[in-house]
Amino acid sequence: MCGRYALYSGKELIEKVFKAPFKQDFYTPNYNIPPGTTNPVVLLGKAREAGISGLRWGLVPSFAKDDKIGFNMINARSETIDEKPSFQKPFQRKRCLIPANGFYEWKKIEGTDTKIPFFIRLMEDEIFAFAGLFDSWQQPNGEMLFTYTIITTTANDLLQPIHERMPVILDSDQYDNWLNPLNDDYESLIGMLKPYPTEKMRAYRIKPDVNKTSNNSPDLINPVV
DNA sequence: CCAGACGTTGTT
DNA sequence: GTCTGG
DNA sequence: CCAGACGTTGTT
DNA sequence: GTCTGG
Repeated sequence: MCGRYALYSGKELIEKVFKAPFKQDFYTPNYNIPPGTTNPVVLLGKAREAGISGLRWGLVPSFAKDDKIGFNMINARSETIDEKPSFQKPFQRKRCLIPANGFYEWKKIEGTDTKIPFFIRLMEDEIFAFAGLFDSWQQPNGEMLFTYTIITTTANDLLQPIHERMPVILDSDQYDNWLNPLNDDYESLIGMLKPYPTEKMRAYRIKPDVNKTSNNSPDLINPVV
């Protein structure tokens, strides 16, 4: 799955890679992004121009009674994404990209409570995008709350020893088709939700400092020697 | 028809 | 909103 | 994901 | 144990 990630590229690089401007000036590099926080997400605006906005991680469906449901909606299974009531509509019209430099997974040691954290990134530390969905929900005060979820798939050979599931990573030539809300070729959209190639990724063990979300520094992604 | 759920992961 | 279960 | 809290009334 | 907050 994916329950923690990092985004630390410079603002200018993010805007360049995703061909989209930040809509608000809220960005700071973050090595420890947990669910429930507001982070940069790329989506198409009404004028069909892509922009980067701050959305809260943990999808709250438009029909939800309260926003607590978001704590359980940090990931969406690609296998059932066009069936689940909470994800079906967003999959059809509210797809988004979540910029990232890497993500964290915890490997459970069998028969113990021990969990060892790993950092997973692309081979040359390139910035990339998770495939995601977003939705909006009307808060009691009348304001709209925008939230997102990260789509997961089966682990590739690199991740398998660490964890059963991994987030879907898209290549840049897929961005436009994924974001376009008018794209209703759902078969080909679902076809994009595959494990990223093992040979393009790296995974290594890190210190448990990442466990605490108040820890946030480049040291978090240093390999354990 | 109305009521109630709507989710994932991991663990058992 | 939409689907499933009763 | 992990860490940390988990409660009410009334009074200051 | 379970939920909330980060």
